[in-house]
Amino acid sequence: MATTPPLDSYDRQLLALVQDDCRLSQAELGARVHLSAAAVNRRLKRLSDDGVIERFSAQVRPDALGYPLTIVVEVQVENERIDLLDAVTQSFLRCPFVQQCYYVAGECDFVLIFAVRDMDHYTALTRELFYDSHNVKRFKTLVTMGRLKTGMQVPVAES
Amino acid sequence: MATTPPLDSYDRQLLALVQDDCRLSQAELGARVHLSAAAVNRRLKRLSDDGVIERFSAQVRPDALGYPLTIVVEVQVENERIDLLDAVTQSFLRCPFVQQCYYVAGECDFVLIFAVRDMDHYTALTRELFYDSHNVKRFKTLVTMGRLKTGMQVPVAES
DNA sequence: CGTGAAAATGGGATTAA
DNA sequence: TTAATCCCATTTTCACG
Repeated sequence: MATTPPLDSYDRQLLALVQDDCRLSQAELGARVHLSAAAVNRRLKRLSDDGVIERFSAQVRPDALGYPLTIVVEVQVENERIDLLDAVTQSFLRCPFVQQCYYVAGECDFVLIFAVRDMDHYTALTRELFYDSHNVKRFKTLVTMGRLKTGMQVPVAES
Repeated sequence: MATTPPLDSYDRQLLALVQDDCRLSQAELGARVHLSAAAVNRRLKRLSDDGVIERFSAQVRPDALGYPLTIVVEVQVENERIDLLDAVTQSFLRCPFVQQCYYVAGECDFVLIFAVRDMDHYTALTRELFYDSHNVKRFKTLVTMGRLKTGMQVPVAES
């Protein structure tokens, strides 16, 4: 899973298409990039085996499942000792309402993105994840009023 | 596409599975949730017709495509007049390196998440998107050192 | 990489409950 | 009405050229 894949133009075209709709048939993909279905199959298999494609997933609208509120949070920890850092990290990752978690350099240490039912729900989670942890110095809550762009569409320019 | 879908337990189970891997065959899904393949087919169709499932997509590792650096940015605008706000919004959404864009309440106005080649690349984008816009008062850059969780896995608890 | 055949899957119609 | 069974068109996938 290390170094091998120098993606060629076909790979990039396929990735662009498949990022947008991974249900296109391999024949259809082949037609669009001028390749046989078999070739498309082989490339797609290689791309997912190599981990270039992390996974094929259905993207669900969170509000359809009862989580209409997206909240961005900056978290600063008290103590950056590795084991303590690891403990908070794990508690964030375990929480199903933490949709994304980034470890960042600078004054704050984490950026989290929550999908929650409502403010009460979020408040309960802050208690659980921040106050009870005893290693969160401060956190800053940014309530979103619009998820303007959420796709993970990665640009596929030439190398 | 409005109100109809009271998701039952089967729907939620299917969504949980399909969020993680939308290439599971309908037979396989049926086996896991104790439903026939045909029933799975109908439910999945309804869920995507209703917009509960936004789309089926392949998630690509950005660094495989040459964008190893993830950067979170808080942006505060100068003037919140609706047309000016709309102009900056559009410029953010048009930028392919802006992977996510949230409109937030409070002191700052937007949170952006970039996928870029390196710091030079990011610097060039800040010039283009922030300095040249004349409506960005200030922005705060948070350089990430780890994308610890990026999935949009929506929890599927009972209603 | 492309071709073609074999295997698997998708998705509709029909029947049963 | 909803699910299970069957059936055929489509798709995937493999061996070979």
